[in-house]
Amino acid sequence: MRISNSEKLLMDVLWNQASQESDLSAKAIIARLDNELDWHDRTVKTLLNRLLKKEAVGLTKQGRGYFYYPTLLESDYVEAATDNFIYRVFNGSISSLLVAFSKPEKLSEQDLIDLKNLMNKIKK
Amino acid sequence: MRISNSEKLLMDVLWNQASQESDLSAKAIIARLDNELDWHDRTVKTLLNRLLKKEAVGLTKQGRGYFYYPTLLESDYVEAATDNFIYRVFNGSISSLLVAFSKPEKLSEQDLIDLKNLMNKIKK
DNA sequence: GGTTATCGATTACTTTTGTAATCCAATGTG
DNA sequence: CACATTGGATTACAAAAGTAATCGATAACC
Repeated sequence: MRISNSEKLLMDVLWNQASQESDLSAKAIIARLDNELDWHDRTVKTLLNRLLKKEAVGLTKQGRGYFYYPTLLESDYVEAATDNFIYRVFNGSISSLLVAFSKPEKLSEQDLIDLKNLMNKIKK
Repeated sequence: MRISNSEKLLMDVLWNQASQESDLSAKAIIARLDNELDWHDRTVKTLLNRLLKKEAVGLTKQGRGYFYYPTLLESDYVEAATDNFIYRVFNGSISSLLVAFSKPEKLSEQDLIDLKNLMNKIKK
């Protein structure tokens, strides 16, 4: 299932909410996106519909309201997108990516700490 | 300058050749791609033209033949594509990428070696 | 030297993506 | 109950991307 860039921004809102309890109405989603983007609300609805059709999100009717929730897992999206990217640009080698990307200026302090921890974990 | 996925496959051929001396004719490019893809030769020519227009490749006429060569640097492409990807999917944190991607099954022996070397170099 | 084969340039058509506008049914309001 | 509002569904349209076919000039062949 292919999620476009714009669709992904919308999924972000749903994934963030998913940690809370309640699902979001279209209006609520539009409100959240409005802080970051200036999409027309019609645009958001179109994207929601495309995501519905792809079954990346679900819709429930509760009384008078409609509420959206993600069905695609964020981790699945991230993994697929990353796999795809690494294969396209780095022929599947994640370390090539790192080597290419890790000019010291590009790595934050936090990145370094995380990397170190990761290495320790991997070394077992 | 935006390079599409298909265009990138074509650039790969040119970048590989760039380490050799001579530039490639359209015919030679088509021949190389044919091993991996089943694009029609017309398709390859269209892509070459789009890349010319974007000035990602150059064209020289030598005697009776035309020869293509890359002007966009592979390293520049890779860096831009990676930056873009990391921002889109990981909000700019390369370590998030690693954490998400580095299930041990996904890392090859070579990846581990490279990662280790990288860490040593970074630690200085 | 006229005809055909080459090869880059131009044009074409479909699908996907970005970005909306219009349609229609249900609901709330006076 | 008539009318406006709300909200999802359908339709629209342009730009980018994928995939080719046609055009026109030049070069090679007989």
